[in-house]
Amino acid sequence: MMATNDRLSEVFAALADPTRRAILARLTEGEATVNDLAAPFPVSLQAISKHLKVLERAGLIARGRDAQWRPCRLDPAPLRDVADWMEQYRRFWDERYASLDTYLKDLQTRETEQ
Amino acid sequence: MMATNDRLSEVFAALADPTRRAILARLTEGEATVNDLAAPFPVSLQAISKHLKVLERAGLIARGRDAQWRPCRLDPAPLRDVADWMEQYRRFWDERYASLDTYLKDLQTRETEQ
DNA sequence: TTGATTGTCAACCCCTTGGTTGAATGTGCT
DNA sequence: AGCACATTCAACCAAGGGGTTGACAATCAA
Repeated sequence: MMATNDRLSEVFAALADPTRRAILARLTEGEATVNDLAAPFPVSLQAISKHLKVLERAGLIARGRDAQWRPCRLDPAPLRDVADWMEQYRRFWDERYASLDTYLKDLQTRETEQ
Repeated sequence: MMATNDRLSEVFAALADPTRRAILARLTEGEATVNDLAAPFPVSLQAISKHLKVLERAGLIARGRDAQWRPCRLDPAPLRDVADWMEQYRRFWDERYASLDTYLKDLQTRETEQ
């Protein structure tokens, strides 16, 4: 995963696991405890605990305290970073942007040729 | 990384490395050979070759043949999948969508209460 | 044909990751 | 105090990732 100062890599790595993405999806519905989050999965509670630690280190979730519960909630900040990173590729996968991009490139080429 | 049929995990994993992201960035400027791509990095050519294989398996690049060269080009299709996945979280990180979302939720609540 | 260039394959190393089980910690209930 | 519940810590294991070096294949050029 390389240097720990590479936040974006940490975020992508955290997202590169279906269990963790499912946990995030669940958290879009609101806060949840570790047990809540673990329920749907056929793995041990400890495994889920580890997944949560990965998500927390990536900044994708924040955790509170309520007696013996550690409620988790979504923290979307890193997703904005991902979205920002994606922007530089948007013209390649977004049809509308692609045609706008082509249009502008053509325009520039024609102006340069004059 | 879990099952090989999990395309999205493969894509996120491929993106979770700064060297590979730098390679993708370079490819936005056009096709390039393995040597071209390797030049900026302080690692062996074989290491880059492995990175390219990861990107290829994730569908992020496609490779041609031209004599002894294997030109690489960007394939943005998986990035669209990532963007689609991100959409379900957009309301959490996009300010404008967040307020629109709140507005719609309030509206719905009020209608339910009547 | 011989040599130089481009790139991949194979074997190996070390470290990380996702999973396990078992023990420990912290907190509320009675 | 003692029990039950929620969660984490610790130790371990198998598998995979990113790196290396050395050998190999394929193609052009002399």
